[in-house]
Amino acid sequence: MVKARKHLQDRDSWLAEALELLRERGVDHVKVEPLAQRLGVTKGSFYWHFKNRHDLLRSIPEFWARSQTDPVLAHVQTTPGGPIEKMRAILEFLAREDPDRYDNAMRAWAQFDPDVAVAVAQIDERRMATARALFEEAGLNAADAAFRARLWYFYDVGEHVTRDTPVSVEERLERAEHRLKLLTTDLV
Amino acid sequence: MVKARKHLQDRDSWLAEALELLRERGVDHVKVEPLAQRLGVTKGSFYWHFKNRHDLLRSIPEFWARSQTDPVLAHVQTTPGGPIEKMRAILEFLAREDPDRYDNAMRAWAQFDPDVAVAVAQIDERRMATARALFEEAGLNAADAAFRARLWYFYDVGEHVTRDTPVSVEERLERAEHRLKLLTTDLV
DNA sequence: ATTTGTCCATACGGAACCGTATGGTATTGC
DNA sequence: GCAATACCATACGGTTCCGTATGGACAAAT
Repeated sequence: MVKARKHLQDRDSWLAEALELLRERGVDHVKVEPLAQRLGVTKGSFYWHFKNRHDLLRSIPEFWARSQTDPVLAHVQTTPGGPIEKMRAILEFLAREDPDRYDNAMRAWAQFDPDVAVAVAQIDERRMATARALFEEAGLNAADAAFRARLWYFYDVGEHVTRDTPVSVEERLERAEHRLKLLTTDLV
Repeated sequence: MVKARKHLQDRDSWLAEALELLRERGVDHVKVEPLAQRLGVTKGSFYWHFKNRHDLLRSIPEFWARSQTDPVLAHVQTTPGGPIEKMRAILEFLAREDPDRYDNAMRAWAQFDPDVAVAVAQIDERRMATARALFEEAGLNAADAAFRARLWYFYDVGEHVTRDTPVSVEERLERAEHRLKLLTTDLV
């Protein structure tokens, strides 16, 4: 038995709460004492698990990628069918799940922290590479596939960052289908 | 004569410097005392021109729209030629001037401030409306034009926010032309 | 030459954090 | 049971910033 004690926070508990606070209010509000209060403990706990505040912040990007993006890309791998069907599957997945919950906050942070910018850029690259591969699989050459993938992915980013995403799942799916059509009508 | 005195900051001086600091480090670093130091004065000056820090922050979005977006949209109005030519003119203008210098910072801020989110959304709407009108002018119906405009505008946003914009003007122009082709080949 | 208004410097109290030091309590290994 | 360890509370000094109070310098008006 391990959880008989009262609080028992581990590193990931702090990181999860930090990510949540990051999403709600931005990096500069991810502070030790308020964070401890939200977790119902004092800073004494924090400085046991982390060297200092900087140590916490530097650990967030890895935690974000591990807990948010990895599962999505894994899901794409297991989807059956051709490239178009896979794209549709991705769009439908995104339309329903909204796993980009913390993306905006991470991008906002990345604007002012080069290390975070690198981490986010790597995630962008991984996601865009997936789209690129699908367009190539659909018959486009490397350059065309790359550009089409950019158009594909940036739409997602733009829609999220402008907060112009419809709330209803139906309309999200409709838009997804529309986008798919526009970007693939001339393919296969 | 008016400028014989030493410092003489007005409201816009503070706002311009605040916008600059916002771009460099984010809202939470737009603080009264550091700002005063950058301007070479003390807070005594600040609290003469502004009620408090909140007063400053609430004034930034209007200043941003007034000094950054208004000139661009005005430029578009005066461009001659058909819709396609106008689109090309816009893209070339954006590729050379980069007037979206503060956009990322404003979007980052908008994530955590509803008032700012509204202000940015209004700017987005104004810009997207311009694109929409051009697509309609090129023969699309309202719904199709709206969607094509979204695709058009979100690409810009996505490219900026992912910081995936090429540094050389040549490549920016090349990508602009590519995008224009892909979004207008079936028109007029 | 005063007066008036504009603009800024200085000094202060208070709040919110950071990081450290130190001690307490519960759990685990022996 | 007892010591070692893991985890947390409390208390403290130091820093940075906010907002206010007050007075001084300079320009324009009279």
